[in-house]
Amino acid sequence: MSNPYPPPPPELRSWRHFVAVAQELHFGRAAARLAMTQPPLTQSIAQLEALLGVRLFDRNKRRVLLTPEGQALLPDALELIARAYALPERARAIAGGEVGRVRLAFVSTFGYDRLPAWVRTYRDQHPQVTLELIEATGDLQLAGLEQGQVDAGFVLHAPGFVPKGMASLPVATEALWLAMPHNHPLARTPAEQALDLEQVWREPLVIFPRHSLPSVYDAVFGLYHSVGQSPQVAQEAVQMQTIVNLVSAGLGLAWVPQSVTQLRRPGVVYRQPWSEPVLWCETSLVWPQHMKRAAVLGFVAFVREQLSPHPA
Amino acid sequence: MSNPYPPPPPELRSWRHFVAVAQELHFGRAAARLAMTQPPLTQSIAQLEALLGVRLFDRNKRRVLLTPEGQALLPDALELIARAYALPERARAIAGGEVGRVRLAFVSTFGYDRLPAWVRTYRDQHPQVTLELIEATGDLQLAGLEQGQVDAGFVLHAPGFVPKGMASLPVATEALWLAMPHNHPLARTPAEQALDLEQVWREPLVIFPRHSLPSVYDAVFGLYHSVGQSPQVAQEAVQMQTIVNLVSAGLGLAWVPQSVTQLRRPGVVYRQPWSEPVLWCETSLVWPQHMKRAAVLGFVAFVREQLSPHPA
DNA sequence: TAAAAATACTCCATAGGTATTTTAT
DNA sequence: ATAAAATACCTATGGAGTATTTTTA
Repeated sequence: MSNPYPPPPPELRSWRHFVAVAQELHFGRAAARLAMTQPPLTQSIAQLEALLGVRLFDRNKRRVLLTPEGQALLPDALELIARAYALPERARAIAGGEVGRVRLAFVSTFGYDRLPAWVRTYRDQHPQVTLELIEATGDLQLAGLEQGQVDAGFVLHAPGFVPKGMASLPVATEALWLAMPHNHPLARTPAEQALDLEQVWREPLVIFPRHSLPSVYDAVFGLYHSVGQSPQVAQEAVQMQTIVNLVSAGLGLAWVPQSVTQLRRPGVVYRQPWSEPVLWCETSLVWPQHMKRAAVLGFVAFVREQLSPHPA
Repeated sequence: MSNPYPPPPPELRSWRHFVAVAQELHFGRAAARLAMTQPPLTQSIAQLEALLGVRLFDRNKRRVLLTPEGQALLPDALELIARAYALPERARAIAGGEVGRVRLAFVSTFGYDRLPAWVRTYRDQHPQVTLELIEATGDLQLAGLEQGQVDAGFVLHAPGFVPKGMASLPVATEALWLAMPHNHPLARTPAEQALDLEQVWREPLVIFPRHSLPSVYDAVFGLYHSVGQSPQVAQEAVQMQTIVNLVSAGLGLAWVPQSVTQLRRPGVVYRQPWSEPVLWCETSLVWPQHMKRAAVLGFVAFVREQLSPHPA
């Protein structure tokens, strides 16, 4: 329950009239500029002065001058009017997605891929949109998306997977490769030759915890189960960098997205275990299904455009 | 000649309606707060949305929610309304002299007298008035007053003198004393004894140029002429400090306002040449006769009040 | 079925127009 | 004599009211 407002202030119209007369110092010309006639303008000014209790013009039937009070008020009135004119434009800019804020999360692996270039291009094209970048793992992103602290995120998951309540746009699909210590027997297999899978199944794994990437985790485990095996987890770690480092320390093998193979570490070699990949993962842009904010939807559209540009 | 304005923006009324609904999220309650009924409020919002081309509320017949656009606009609308409400108050404050600027000039001799205390009190009583202090000689002050760069000034002149086109408020009347080198024969006259006037008339004078203080200059010369003498000007100087320094250097005698005798200089003694003073000068506050600005008139009133305080 | 927004219409306050008067130069 | 503001009076737009319907939780 809130108190009724105090009596409303003069409408913008009155101030527009004031400004016009103040600038023209002539009721007739000011009226013309306001697309009206002189008498109602005279009345409007008189009414404004009465409402304020302040005389704004020193006028006789021949000349019009601003009083000191009028002079002092003119800048404020101009400011008010400028803001009033700016508001509708701002409204349209917000609605059009040209103004706003996008809080964009991304998994670390994507942060070194196309993201930097996209961010740059997007910022150039949408200078009035604040693009906040947040590096986070997929599960944290989803929590943030659900609770509204994040607007959209680049996440990793099994191909085709779409988190509940989210819309998604696949950005890249890559095979999973095997990362292994360079001194591991499997690493001695010639590059063109398929790996000894029987040996792979039995090696301990370094893998992300299930909660951080469930669909990929399940795909890996599903593959093992499909050949009657059960993977032995040597160590869990969230970040791909950490996983690779643990592999380099000899804790076991790891399944990693192909893009991670660009992450050179001494003591680690990456191998594609099959001629035709069997395990895949997908990076996609994810955002809340019911997202309404134009700036966010605009960002999604921007990414879509980057993926399949329409000729101009 | 100026172009006609672009189509006017929504009136404040519309934004006040928007804010009320945005805050209540209920057309009925918002209408009550606006002291109106629900149907015209619904229409008003619809009309604003149409004008903006932006939907502000996500509403069905049961619940009202702000759209993201509405949410983004709310702070701007509040700002606009706050300014609109502030303007009339500001107008009245300006008209009442509580807000504004006073550019106050003063002659150096007065800057060490009552001015500092007055300035302090005035600033305390009128925190929203900017008081700009400008030290200047009387002739420069008058030029500034005439051309509008100065609002009021403390000047020195012969008693009763009022510069043309100015209003004035006498602040202090003082006798002129004689400043003389300490080793001058006249300085040897005992303190209670009148000076040998015949000797005074013949001594060279250090005096301000006529243009800087014409009425006092004329009074001094008038006195000399009235006894059939014509003063011999040894040197002219504008600042009282300089005049006293030149006296100390032995260039001659000087007529100075009594308050200047507080300005101790080695080698200078001040003497009142008569038991009853004959030459007088007056410090007064001077401002343009047709001054309209309330802040300036308020300052004049303040000074008047300081001179003859009315009991509370 | 009940609360609340939308719709339909009615009314009148007032923004704005026309005609005229006043006044300062 | 004239330009320009003020005054008097008129008109009509649209802001606000009342009554009613529609919708959905």
